Amino acid sequence: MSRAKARTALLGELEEAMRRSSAQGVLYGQAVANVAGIANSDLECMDILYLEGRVTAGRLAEVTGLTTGAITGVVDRLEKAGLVRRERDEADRRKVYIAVVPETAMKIGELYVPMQQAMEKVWNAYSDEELRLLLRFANEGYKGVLAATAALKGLLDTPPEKRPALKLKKHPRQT
Amino acid sequence: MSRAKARTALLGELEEAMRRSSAQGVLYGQAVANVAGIANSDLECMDILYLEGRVTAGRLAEVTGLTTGAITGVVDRLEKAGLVRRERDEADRRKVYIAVVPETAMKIGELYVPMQQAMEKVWNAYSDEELRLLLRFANEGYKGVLAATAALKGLLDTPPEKRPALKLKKHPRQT
DNA sequence: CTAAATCTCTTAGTGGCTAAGATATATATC
DNA sequence: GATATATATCTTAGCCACTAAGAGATTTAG
Repeated sequence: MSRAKARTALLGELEEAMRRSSAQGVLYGQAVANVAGIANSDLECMDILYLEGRVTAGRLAEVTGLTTGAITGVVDRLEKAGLVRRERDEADRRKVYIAVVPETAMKIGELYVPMQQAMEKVWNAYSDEELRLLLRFANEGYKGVLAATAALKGLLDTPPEKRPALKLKKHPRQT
Repeated sequence: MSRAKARTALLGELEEAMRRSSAQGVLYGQAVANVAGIANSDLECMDILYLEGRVTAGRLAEVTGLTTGAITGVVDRLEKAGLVRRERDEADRRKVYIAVVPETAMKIGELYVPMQQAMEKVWNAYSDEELRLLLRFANEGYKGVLAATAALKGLLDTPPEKRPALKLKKHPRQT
């Protein structure tokens, strides 16, 4: 096999491996939401709140891609479950900040322990230098996905004949 | 900073970076489903069919975590859209195999072009050896998430006081 | 041959989502 | 300052995918 072909094969494997693990990650999230007894979007919002801290309802809508109406429902359920609190902004009284209630939100956090432990186990096998490579890749990958999302929306306005062609991979058929 | 602390910080960064990119990946998927005009689960099933080839309705339910009733609806919609075909197994006539229709499914595949291009661009900056490291990590990560999903379900039966404690990370607060 | 198991589909009911608009507050223009 | 427009959240009506339960069809076990 030529060097170029070897690399193509490597890239193919990599793509499939990342798709698989990413898909399984989604399933883990679904399991967490299921165990926690809240809807999937609710959990996603908790995640955003965990990452960004205190955010407005509007920003939750923006980040999740849901309508503001849907967010009202999400926050209603989370508030009733005692996981978050609504806090009106005194400076701009139209705004509502959503803040997690750490004591109760902690229980959600516990559900990520199995995941953290599994990842820790994986990471332990790597040197600092290798981890830095993974970090670099994760950051660049994030930017790439972000750009792809924007490009996808642009694709809607591009006439089909001008779109870059897709090379379909053959499927492994199971008998 | 001690070497141990530096590694802890590195792991924290890595976790956050992977969460971010994974979350953005989910959003990309939503955008694809949106542009394609099909439901999110429908797209997820197309993805599974792409990876596994021809699978039974039951396995789709198993892999997606949906009920078989829901899968009936998914396949109904996909079939009406001409993306898949139902094929009864002649050996075991209870089974229904779902097979993609390549000619039409190709149109869905096109929506992944922006993502593939973005990833290609990222990957181009890495040597074969580095890509092998990423591949190894992706595969180990997949196994880890798989194990974590199983462990999470086991957590349901574990009394709370026996569960491993969670170290909550402080949130960055935005004013 | 009968009973239990397996696989998919059907039905009724539930719940989160969107779209459109209402409400409240803030900002710009005259 | 009064009016108009913009912004941020909430409300409502209707839709559609999902679950739960069970029916129908086929296979396997005893």
